[in-house]
Amino acid sequence: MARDNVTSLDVARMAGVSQSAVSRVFTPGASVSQSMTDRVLAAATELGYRPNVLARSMITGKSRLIGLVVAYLDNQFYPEILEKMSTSLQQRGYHVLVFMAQQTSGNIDSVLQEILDYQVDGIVLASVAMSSQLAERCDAAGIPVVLFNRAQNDDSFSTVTSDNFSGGRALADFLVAGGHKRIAYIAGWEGASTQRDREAGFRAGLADHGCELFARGIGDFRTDRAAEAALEMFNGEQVPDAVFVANDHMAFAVMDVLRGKLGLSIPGDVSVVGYDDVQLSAWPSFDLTTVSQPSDEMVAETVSALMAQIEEGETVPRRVTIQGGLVVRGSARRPATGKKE
Amino acid sequence: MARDNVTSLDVARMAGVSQSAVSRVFTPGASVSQSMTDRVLAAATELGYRPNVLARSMITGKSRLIGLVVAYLDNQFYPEILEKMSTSLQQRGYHVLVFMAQQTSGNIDSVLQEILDYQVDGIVLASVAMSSQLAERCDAAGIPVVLFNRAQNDDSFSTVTSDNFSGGRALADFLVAGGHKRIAYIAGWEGASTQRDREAGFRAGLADHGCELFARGIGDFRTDRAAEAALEMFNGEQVPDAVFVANDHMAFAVMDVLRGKLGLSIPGDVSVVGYDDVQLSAWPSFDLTTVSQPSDEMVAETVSALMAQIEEGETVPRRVTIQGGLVVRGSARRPATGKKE
DNA sequence: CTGAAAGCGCTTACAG
DNA sequence: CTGAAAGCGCTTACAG
Repeated sequence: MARDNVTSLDVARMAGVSQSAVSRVFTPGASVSQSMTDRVLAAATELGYRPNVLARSMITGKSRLIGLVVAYLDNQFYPEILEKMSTSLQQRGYHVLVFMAQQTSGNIDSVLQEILDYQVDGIVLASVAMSSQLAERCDAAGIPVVLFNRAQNDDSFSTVTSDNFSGGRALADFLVAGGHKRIAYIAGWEGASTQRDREAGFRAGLADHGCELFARGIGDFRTDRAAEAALEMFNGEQVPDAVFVANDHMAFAVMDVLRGKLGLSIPGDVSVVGYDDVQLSAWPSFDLTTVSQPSDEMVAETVSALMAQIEEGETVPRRVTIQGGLVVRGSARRPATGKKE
Repeated sequence: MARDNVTSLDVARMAGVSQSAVSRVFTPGASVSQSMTDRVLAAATELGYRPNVLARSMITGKSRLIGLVVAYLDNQFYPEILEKMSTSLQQRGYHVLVFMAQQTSGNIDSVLQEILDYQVDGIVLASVAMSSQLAERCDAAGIPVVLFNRAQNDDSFSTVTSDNFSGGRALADFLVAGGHKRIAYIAGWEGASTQRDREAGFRAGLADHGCELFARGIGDFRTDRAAEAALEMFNGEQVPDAVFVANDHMAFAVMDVLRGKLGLSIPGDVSVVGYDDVQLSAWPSFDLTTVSQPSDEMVAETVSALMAQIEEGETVPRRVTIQGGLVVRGSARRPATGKKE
């Protein structure tokens, strides 16, 4: 409980040098003699001195802080993203200020304002949207923003997504090839571009084969809603023989309802496919056929876009689209021939 | 790309008042007249001014930043903790700097040093240990540290855990009452106090009934290791009829191996119980009998301990132990009588 | 209630 | 290479 922070002045006094000299020793690339370095470092170690990053930020105008806004943390995809993003940023000498957004709610703005108050060098919005008013503020303040896994009309920001449209289409191809006749869809939150693109691709794929959606429910990217939607969808006489659930997270809940509550066998009675390829999907309990979102690449592109804007002053927003791939597992009946694995 | 941050001086000039007046308007509780407030606020809004939190921190010595070190993000328990902790702290006007620790690795120290460099007001270590050297530094700097879900010999820090010993014992009682004869244990990382306490409680519970551990494997809190351990454990002639896996996260992997690879039925052939009661445990696919760690309470106590030390200058470390409860589901054979639910 | 001034702990031209 | 000095954007006694 000392609270007496050791400052560069303390070190300077102990080493018998100027305060500026101490500062230089801790500034990579500054010109200091070896003997100066030795003396200062000795004193610094003795006193346990470390530069105050906040003070440094004040003068350099760089906080090396990145604001990360994330929602849906119960969806395994996001903790994974958070971990990778944070690790990658740490390696580059940046640190992450995390903020939780209420899922699909609009008050991201107050949270973003708080982030800006901390003078962050950049912002990543993971599956979260931003008002145009705040967008302007960020722009005015010169704070780069990268949208992760979400596209937005506003083209003043960089965006990193996977190719959700072609992913949806691949799933349609696969289900049709598998001989399914009554193909349903359970949507995510309709405000999300990922939801819209996946659905559009899926419908386009069905149309290619002269098919149409047999039924449609809304899951809002929430497991409880998805479960309800599935229950309702399988209530009538004519039920689907395949369901594409807009992400894996909801697909697990749907599988549980179909097997647990309705006693259906997967893929015997009904095929289920998802989107994301989170870790759980590979587990035997779910063994879910899905489309991967390559998280490593997506994170790498996000960090790269951010760094380009922060450190190289790049101003043209990047729009990165990563190709995912169909991951065939056991939750959906496969095409008869050796097609697709 | 303006980069011209609006400062209090800009606002002062525009409003025709002193810079200190502007500062007071943005300092809750400072004495300013209504007319002054109005004038300043008008100018501030016009210019889009917001106080620079970093500059404020420099002078107040309070950053309102909390460093949170977390590992095991693939274990559903931790994203949940992160979300709750961050939300609770946000509500109190604090913000969270997250750092990923490599699981069960020792280099937490460099990460912690970086946290300290940001002049955080406090630190939460979630299931992560700290060297005594760094502990001293924190102490010297007067930075409160709270250990979450991990006890440590060092009693200079506050600790929040659930009662792992009695949880382990409850599980032993339950399995013995269920008539199991060959009861095994798959351990977590042996360096963790939670692992040790759960095992000690479990063994004590078995001993109470004159039983002993039939077999023991090590999962290190990792699903891959746990799966291997289970495979090995069920390799011989005589196999367990019940397994306590040290946390739910590993238990899922064990269940998958037992059902998927070994074709065993749960709980028909073997009972499985876990620890934590994460969300997945309640899902029909796993339906896992387990002991709950009440995360809401644990987070609340952690934040409360932190706040007491930061804001009230409390110096005596708190040791909080929360009672969990046995959650009986379908993954383990139940006692014959109506005992325990 | 208000303003002038000092100072938080640094970095960075500017001289020497 | 080194030191003295200014200044980053604030808050907070100190006078008035």
